[in-house]
Amino acid sequence: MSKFYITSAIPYVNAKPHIGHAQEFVYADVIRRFHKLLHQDVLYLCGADENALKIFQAAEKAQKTPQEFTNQHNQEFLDVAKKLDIQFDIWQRGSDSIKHFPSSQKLWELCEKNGDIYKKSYTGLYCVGCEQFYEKEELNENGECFEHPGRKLDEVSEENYFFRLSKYQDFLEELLTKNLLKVTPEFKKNEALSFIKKGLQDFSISRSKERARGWGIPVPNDPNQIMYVWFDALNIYQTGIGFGWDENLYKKWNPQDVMVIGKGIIRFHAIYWPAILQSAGLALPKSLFVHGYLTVDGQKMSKTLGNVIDPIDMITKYGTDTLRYYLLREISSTGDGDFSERRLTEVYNADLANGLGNLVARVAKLCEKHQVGANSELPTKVSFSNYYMHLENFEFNLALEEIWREIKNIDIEINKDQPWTLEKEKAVPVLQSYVTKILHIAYALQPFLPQTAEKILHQFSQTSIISQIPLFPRI
RNA sequence: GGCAGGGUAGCUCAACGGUGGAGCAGAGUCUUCAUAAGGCUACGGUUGUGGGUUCGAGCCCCACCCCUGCUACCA
Repeated sequence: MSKFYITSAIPYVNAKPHIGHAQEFVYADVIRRFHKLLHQDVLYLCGADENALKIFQAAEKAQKTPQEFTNQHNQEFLDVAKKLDIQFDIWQRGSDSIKHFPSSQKLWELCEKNGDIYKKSYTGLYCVGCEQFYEKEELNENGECFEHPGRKLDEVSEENYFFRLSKYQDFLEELLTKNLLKVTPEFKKNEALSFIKKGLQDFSISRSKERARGWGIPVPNDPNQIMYVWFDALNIYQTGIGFGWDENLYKKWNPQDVMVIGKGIIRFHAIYWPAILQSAGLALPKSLFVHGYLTVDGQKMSKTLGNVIDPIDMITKYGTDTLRYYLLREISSTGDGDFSERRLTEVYNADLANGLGNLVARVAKLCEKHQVGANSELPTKVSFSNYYMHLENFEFNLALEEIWREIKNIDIEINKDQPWTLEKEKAVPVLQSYVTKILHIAYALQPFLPQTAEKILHQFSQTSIISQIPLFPRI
């Protein structure tokens, strides 16, 4: 049995998850379930990025200890996932000092041993009020930060560790050009490539302990420095599968077969991460699936606009599979999409209530009348021709489109056959052919709408099929 | 500014250089097994603008106008 290791981007856990997180989790979950359907040994890892200074500050603001603060938000992410029917096989937290700290330190040491980590002085404009560095572009016309206008920024020099990314210029270019790391969609690969071609510079990977307030993973053999995001957050992908604490487990799952990420963090996943792994002499991820962002009713989601969608609200109102269906069917997986509740109800009524739900109800009722039951084994393969291809290409909407074409075809067939006018002997074989087709639909739906698929598979595999309460009542 | 993606029906999107299609919404009609559901039919477009290449352009070339993203050591 081949293994399949999938990850989705490690979120910051400084706020409740929104609909965009839900979208990413759903994508990863569909991939996970699809590969289970292919009888692969699948592992899906996600986790929490908890060591950033922002987390520390947000906790302070909320008058909580960082641990209390992150515990709460971790739980919120896990709750949303559960309600979306998403199963993380592993949820790896960055604050896990038992596993994650040594794991990240090991990664660091491997790169250091390879000569790719060095100390350099970093000079920047530092705002004492914000306790952080700013780039010139981030400042107002007077060269002051927006939080503290009127206060001059200090030019501060600090010794930090750097990672020798420049050394991997050619390596990375080849990695992407030859699709050794396959990026979907293609134009995102080109974006990363054009970035590489402009020339890669080394990047900073540590902060002074003082500036990081001692919050984070200590740099090996230098207690005055704390790791800065990259060797910490990205390495969660490795910690969770045993890196640094269970080599056999690590060998089993590494490398990542698919990384699911949003378009904002390509550079880190297509460039930084492969370079770090290559430096450490570790196996590289095989593919990167980049999805777009969601707007809400055509507008950017933002706290100030107050249009942030809480997935829990949507699930409470419309159900898990409805939200999953909307995200998977209505939004092209690689482009930006729009979340609109009005549109969601339209799609719900058209596709789920009138389409799938009604078909299941009408066939079930006809079967009940003639005491028809399942006459064949449950499907073990999907019978739609392009289904596998679409899923391999992360074209979830196209795979679903194919299934819904079949739903429409069966409706047409029923209207033509008029089974309600037939004598029992003639009706039974006709109805049984519908049952078989519906079972195939349900089987193919498993990665997308697990609850619904399960209900249908159960209902239509009985020796005597009877009508049930509607799967999706009209709204 | 540079690079990339996009601008096609009311909405979401398709269309190897060869008569611009589908789904949803709205309209009419047939049917009753089903969740006032289903089928069928018609309606619906000067393909962002202006040029050019071509027998033929949504597609290729030029110019321009919009929208989105990237342009690093801030996630």
